[in-house]
Amino acid sequence: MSERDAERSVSQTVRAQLALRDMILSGRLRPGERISELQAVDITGVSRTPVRLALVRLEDEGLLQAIPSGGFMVKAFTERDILDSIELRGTLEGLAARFAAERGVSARSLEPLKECLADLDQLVRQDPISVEAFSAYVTMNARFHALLNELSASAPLIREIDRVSALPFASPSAFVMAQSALPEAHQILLIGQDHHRIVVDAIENREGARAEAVMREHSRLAARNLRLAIRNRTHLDLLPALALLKSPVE
Amino acid sequence: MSERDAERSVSQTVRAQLALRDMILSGRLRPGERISELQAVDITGVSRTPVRLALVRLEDEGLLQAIPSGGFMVKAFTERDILDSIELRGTLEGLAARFAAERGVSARSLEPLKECLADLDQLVRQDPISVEAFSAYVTMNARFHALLNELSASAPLIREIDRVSALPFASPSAFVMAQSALPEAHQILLIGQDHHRIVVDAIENREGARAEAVMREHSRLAARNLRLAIRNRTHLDLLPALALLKSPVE
DNA sequence: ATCGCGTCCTATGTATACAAACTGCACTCA
DNA sequence: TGAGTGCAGTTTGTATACATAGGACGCGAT
Repeated sequence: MSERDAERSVSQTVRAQLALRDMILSGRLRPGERISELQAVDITGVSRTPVRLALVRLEDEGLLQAIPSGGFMVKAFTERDILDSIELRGTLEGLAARFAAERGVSARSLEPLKECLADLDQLVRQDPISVEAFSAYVTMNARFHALLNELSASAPLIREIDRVSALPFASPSAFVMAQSALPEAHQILLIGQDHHRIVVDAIENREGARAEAVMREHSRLAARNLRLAIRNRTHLDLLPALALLKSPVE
Repeated sequence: MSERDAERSVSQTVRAQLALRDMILSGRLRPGERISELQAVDITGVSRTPVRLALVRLEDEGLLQAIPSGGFMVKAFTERDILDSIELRGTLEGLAARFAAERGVSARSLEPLKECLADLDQLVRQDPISVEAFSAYVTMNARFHALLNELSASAPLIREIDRVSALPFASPSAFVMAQSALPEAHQILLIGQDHHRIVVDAIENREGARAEAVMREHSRLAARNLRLAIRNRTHLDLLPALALLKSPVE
């Protein structure tokens, strides 16, 4: 089995980290729940040394919180925390867009971004839009954002964006899939695509402030999506982020 | 010796982390230099397990970089990286100020900030300003920024700000002390103090956009300070940040 | 009955032993 | 002579044993 081989090729530390993250995001470990090293050893089947490293890494990912007296607990987020994280990401991506615009990017380096934009256009144009297109959109959208951030050519900034986006609810498309069946969903995708077009145009024309503003606005779509997702409770299983909420939505 | 007692009360992990950080910031470990676990063991005198944890934490702090083949190297920063980090911090603190303004802070919670502002005023008013006052300013300034950030009441944002500020060159007063002897220094402090006053006023009057704008502008002082510091090479020993520069200033 | 103290137990901190992988070097074969 | 292979040394990855600290429970005394 190639899957199992692949699993074996990674270090125990990484394997433990993946297993624990999965447990947290799937809700099997509840927010606020304490998790001891020994528990983690039982869960993952690896020994304390790599488990401990995995726990530390998950702590700085933001999924765990160190308990002063020792050990870790699954971090619990309020709805406000999630909204703030979205705003935070928007602000950072806005800065990235401004850097890209102000520093000037060559026509050549803008090419992949434009191609990605065209691909997204293609997907969004469908009416009604298929679930497969939604799925493809999520992937392509992530690519668009990654390309955009790289255009900032700022290692410290990209590092922070990656960090913030690691939290499941702050990543750009976190809520898109969960509501692919909702009537409002396609509309939101269309608006998002408008933003994408505008930011590329602003960068091309070196309008830093405009590029920044539109990326900030863009992130508010995610907030809108979150509210939609909470209101329509049918697809919560697609929203690992909500497993982290302090008072779980039911 | 109380110092030694204090040292003993902290964990080996923390002690190793402190020792290694000091080595890096003081330039005894050069940017780009590889550092193996065993070297770190020799340096710190603690065993591999806590040393390894300390290395991981320093990587997360941004001072070290993991080498794909294993081990770590001291991260090297370009001048651009430093300027970007400053801008990044300014953007985050700007967001914090906006949150504080928009969400409304009670008169009571604004009190400590205002006291701090008054203390800073007192220090800055001196002319000529003493070196001791410079030193006190650095401490008080850090307190002012911390209070300000807390007023955002946003845990995710505060977390990110702390992270970014951990890099020695991104923290607010990183360059102030280094140039306390320069004629321009007092002037810069005065401008910074103007910013402080404006941001408090903006928050009090719930002007989010204004609060944000002035904090962004405020961070540009740090960039100005950095350029000054590089130009006047006399005080580089006070600038641990510059130890991390890819091509060291001489 | 409640408060306080002591003991035991469990969890974490630390050290070290062992295994496996990678690097560099030397030797051999084409 | 050059390239490839194998061996040795070093380094990281992993497991586990030991030390210690903190918490829980129970017992006794007031």
